[in-house]
Amino acid sequence: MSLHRRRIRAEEWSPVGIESLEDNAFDVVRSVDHRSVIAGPGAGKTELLAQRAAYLLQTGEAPRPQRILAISFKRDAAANLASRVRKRCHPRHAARLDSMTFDAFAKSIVDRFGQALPEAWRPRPDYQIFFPTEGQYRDFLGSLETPPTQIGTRAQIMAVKAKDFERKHLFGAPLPEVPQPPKDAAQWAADRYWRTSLESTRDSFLSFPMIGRLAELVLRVNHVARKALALTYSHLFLDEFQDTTQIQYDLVRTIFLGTATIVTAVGDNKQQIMRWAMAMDDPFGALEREFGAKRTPLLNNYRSSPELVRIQHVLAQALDAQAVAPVSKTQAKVSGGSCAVWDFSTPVVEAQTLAAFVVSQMKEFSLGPRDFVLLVRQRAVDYANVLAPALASYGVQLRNEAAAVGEVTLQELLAEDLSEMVIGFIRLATSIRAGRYWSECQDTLATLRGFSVDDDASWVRLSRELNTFCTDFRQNYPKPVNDLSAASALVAGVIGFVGLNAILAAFPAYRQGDWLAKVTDAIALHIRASCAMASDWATALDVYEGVNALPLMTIHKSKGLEYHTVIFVGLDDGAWWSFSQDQIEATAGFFVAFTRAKQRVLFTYCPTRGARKNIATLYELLKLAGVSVLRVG
DNA sequence: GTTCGCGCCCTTTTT
DNA sequence: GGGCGCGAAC
Repeated sequence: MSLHRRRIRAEEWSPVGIESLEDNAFDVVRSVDHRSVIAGPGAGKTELLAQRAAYLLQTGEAPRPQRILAISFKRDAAANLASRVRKRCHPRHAARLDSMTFDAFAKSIVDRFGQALPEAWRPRPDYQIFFPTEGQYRDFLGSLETPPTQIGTRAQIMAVKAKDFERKHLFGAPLPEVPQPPKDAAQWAADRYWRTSLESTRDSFLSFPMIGRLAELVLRVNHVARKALALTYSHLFLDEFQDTTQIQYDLVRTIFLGTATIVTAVGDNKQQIMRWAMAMDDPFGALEREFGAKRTPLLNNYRSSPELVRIQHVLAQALDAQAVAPVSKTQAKVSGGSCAVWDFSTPVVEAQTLAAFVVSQMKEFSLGPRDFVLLVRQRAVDYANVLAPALASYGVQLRNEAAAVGEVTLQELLAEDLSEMVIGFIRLATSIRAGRYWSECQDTLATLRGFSVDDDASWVRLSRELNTFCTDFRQNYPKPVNDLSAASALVAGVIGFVGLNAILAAFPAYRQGDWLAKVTDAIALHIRASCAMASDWATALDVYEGVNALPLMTIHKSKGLEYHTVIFVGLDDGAWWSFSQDQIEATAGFFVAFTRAKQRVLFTYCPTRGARKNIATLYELLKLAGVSVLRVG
């Protein structure tokens, strides 16, 4: 189907760019009521939303000038949905989808309407963003003076746990229009926290949970703004809905409950692994009760082989007795068992065996290192220290996604716009056939400097500038750099060429605090480290981006990703110490890890890291599914 | 200097 | 649950 600009009749519309949708998915795509879509791993949740957007935009079900608002948690998820819709729709249609994160949405509300907040809640217009840690909450509580005697004592304040302070006292309920006199010591402390943040003599400092609460309040009191938003958006998509916090849910409810906006929430209650970070207990239940959303399950699994889907269902039933068995839509491609537990005597033997296994599998099935993932429960660096040397001895580079690069993690660094831009310009300057990078860099520059497609003179000038940049770069850095100061100078050179002000204007995050400095330093550090492992620029940049490295990460970081083979290292009581504290959430983590795999899942166990007594139920589930435990080394 | 006991941290996104 | 840092006690 071509990217129509003209309207298609609803009954003539068919899915764009994919063969078919399962019946329930097609039903959701065309639905005219609120839906809560419970969809297991690999069911195509993002694709469903992309198809629904295409349907609504192309058939005029979401008529101009109305728009679709799609809210995700992570930036990459928001960007991913937007790009899928752009691929499937005419640009005029795709432009009517606003795909953003919850935090970006809340911030946009505070930035537009925040000055209309009741005076007691009004932040300064130039407020700064900050990211509070538990330690900072503790420090704040410790720094408070003694509360008035009729309210409480200092000892009562010191007894408040940082997590409870955040969860219950600061953000537990929507803000009252008029601040209420505190009734106990914890409430008094929370009130002081809000006052300090809003009224500090120089700047306001707001965290995203604060921004979420303020956004809800301003729309609750400002009927005109609220109505305008509800009228703007004929449809609302909520992605990864199982992770919704009360703050986010309250904001959505205040704006959209009782309006004509149709809500489609998509997620998987069996993958709820963020409850400890303020996710609601049962957001789907709330949506169904309050909005009257109709529950619609998706039943296909487009990711995993039939054998893995069968085992997944055994795990799923432990999390949700009502879970319906999904149908695998892919085929098994590996020989031997799809799943096993491998027992080892020591972590060193384990590392050697895994390295040899990965290398032999890459050969047998023509796979690359990125088709595998090493998953751990926590403290990835401890595992990396043992695994990296073993893999290196087989010529495989390990890439610890959580590794610190200066003050950011590798994963954060590679997702940063600035990092992507710097690497793009180096690739342009140092590639022999640079065609692809040429147009990418040209587009980046044109967007940053804000000139239009038909401004020919500017484009000509820009091409000349780019040429000069490349010539200079090749002269200054003919080979990968070999010290940190050269790497720093190189990064500064690229930023200078692009224009610092243009970067600051385009990416507001770099205007806040010292984030720009941290990212800039990290880029230089990582360029330096990558160059040390390469003799030419192309290889150095591949090392930088880790294109030929085997990823190692925690379960949490792996959510939403998929791999041919998942190797979970450390199925033991040590790594799963929190298992007995919240069995459901821990089992959900186990489920997330398992369901990343398309073809094979291996678990490893080593007695030096702990017993398997507390997590016996996990082993029983595997046994129930027919997975065997093998003594390997 | 060393040893002991206590408290803290593990799993995270977001402009 | 286990490892680590920190301060007190020896």
